[in-house]
Amino acid sequence: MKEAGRRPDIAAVAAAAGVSVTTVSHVLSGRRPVSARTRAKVEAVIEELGYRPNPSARSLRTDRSESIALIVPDLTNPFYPLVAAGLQDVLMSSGYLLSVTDAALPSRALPEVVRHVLARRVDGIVLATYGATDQDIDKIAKSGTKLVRLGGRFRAEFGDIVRADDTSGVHDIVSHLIDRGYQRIAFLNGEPHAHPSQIRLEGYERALREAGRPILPELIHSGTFTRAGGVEGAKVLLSRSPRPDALVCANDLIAVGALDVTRQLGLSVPGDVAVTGYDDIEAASLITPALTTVLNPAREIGRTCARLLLDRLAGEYDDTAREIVLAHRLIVRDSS
Amino acid sequence: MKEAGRRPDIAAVAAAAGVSVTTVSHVLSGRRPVSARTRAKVEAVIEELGYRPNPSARSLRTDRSESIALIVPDLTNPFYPLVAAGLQDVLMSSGYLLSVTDAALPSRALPEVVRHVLARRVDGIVLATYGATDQDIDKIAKSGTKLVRLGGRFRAEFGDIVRADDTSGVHDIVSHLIDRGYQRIAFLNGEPHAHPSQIRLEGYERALREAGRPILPELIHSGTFTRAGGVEGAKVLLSRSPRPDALVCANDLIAVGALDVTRQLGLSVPGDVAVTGYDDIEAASLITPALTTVLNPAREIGRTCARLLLDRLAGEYDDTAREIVLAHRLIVRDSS
DNA sequence: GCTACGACCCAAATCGATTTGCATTTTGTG
DNA sequence: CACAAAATGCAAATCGATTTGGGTCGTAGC
Repeated sequence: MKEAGRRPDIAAVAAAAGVSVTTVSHVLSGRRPVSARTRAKVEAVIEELGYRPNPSARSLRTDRSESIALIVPDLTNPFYPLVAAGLQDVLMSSGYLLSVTDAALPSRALPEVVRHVLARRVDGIVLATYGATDQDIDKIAKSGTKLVRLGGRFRAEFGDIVRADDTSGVHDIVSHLIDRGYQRIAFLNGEPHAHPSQIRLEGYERALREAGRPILPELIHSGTFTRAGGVEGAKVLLSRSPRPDALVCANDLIAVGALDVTRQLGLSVPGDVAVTGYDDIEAASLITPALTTVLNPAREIGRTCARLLLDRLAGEYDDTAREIVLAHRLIVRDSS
Repeated sequence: MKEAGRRPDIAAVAAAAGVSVTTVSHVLSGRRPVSARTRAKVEAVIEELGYRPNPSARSLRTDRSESIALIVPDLTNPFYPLVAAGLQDVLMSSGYLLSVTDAALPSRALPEVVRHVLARRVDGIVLATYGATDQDIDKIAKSGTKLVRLGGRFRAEFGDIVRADDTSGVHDIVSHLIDRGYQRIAFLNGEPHAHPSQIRLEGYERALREAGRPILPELIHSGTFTRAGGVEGAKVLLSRSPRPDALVCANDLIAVGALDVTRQLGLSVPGDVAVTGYDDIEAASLITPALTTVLNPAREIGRTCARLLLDRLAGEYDDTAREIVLAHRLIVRDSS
């Protein structure tokens, strides 16, 4: 007799059901036919004993962990929890476990985070961080771990990409500002080498060019994708003379920081200066003035990533990489 | 010769270093002394081959997964990502992997989520959801998984608890409103049976009693801890006559929803009616009017949970359960 | 009634690490 | 210099599931 406290193993189930472990495994996996009566008996015992296969033993044998990892640059940016929620929407029902890692931890550089995650042998990775280098991505690709990225340069060997068309998004914002008659439109960017920064900046420049406006380097500032970055950058840009009359921010957090500064300087928004964001986090509609921004469908992006990953993990898709572009939408509120 | 594509196993390392697998394992775990020269040699080989122990094999043998799970009620409530970030702050450096599960998924009831997480044999669980029943908790406790809860009824056999003193927090808010001369103070609660709802309501009632005020059932409404819940509840409460002149909301999201309603009704805040929140999520300071609320130290709560869990996992603490109460702080802004 | 053929089940090898019990050096001491 | 004690290495058992190659049993066909 087994002692009570222990978790039953597959042998215990087999014994209780009067069959072999092989048979139990087969009713679990369905890889070989099992008679209806036997199956029913085994399932009853499983239920009764509360048996759950040991995931370590299973993945040791099958080389699959049934878990995927999400790596984000900043959990305090509400955009990323939404992506996580979207992933969950899809992953949960397939039994996958989602782990979330914040690469913004003071002490944790991305290469280390990637090593950490790879060491855990997850089946797939959703890389939502913009600071990834080709080496980081290459390391993931080489490990055989399925990879989906949020944005970034598209390269076949680097896996699928899901993104919104940020260039057009910023372009739409800037065009909107031009339509409204703003003259000196400045751009307040995130980390200068990050891919989203580059493509958003591109949208800014394209819109200006199309309108026949000059692109003035003194009206472009790079910092970080945070509220603090917005504060710092807005101070710089708003001290230019003549002062810009519009601040296009590369995301909503930056815009929130910029509004901190306009408030502090006593500038009226959008009277003295327009401020726009990007992402449409919930705070964008709550802040005063409500932010003009572009809706970045975070949750849907998460769901899409999950689907791509599941496709590949199921072996149903093994061709070249795909890039999926989701719709964005300009949302005009009170700040422009 | 091993083929190139394969990941090296411990035997490959041993062979390359000219020692036995036992020795390699010992330099990895340090459970038995290994000569400095041998250790250096082995470590060099590990580095060269990029060897990482297979976590499945390891946890199969050791019965430890080096991972912990966080279960939250709602990832879109910014409070919970902050808790997750706090957990990461501490867990990461100990090599633990954090998985996050949102129990608010439409199709996922808590018991199922708990089963799912337990089936993965995580070492510890941080249960941050308020809908947990005693059965849920009991199931976790029985499984031997270490448990830390965010709030809830304190019971020795149910593991440690980390919380802020919500009763006092709401009490502080209500007292503040009384001081400011508000007369008809209503309470807009979250899920009625949730523990945080009960203890926050308690703070409301205590403050009224202490001030010699009556507790009027028609001024108390329960809904959900969401913006939508706030909208719905505020509509009800603000239609009472005479109309309450203050709405104490059980969290910030509810308060945000309440402000949606006051705006819609054309009521001035705090002129016609005061609105207060709880948690101090970032949006609380951004919204207009800025919310009077109570700071709930989410990130620190997360860190504390992680520390308690690590204590127990390291076997350094095996006594009765602890309840840790973190400081809250009343933050008076413009909405009261 | 006997052979074939399925249908079903079993024993044993395997995944990759950890961990004993022993055997074999080294080191230290009188 | 010898001998005890400490340091270090090895072989083999073990964790719990998956997965083959082989049986064994029952049934269908003649």
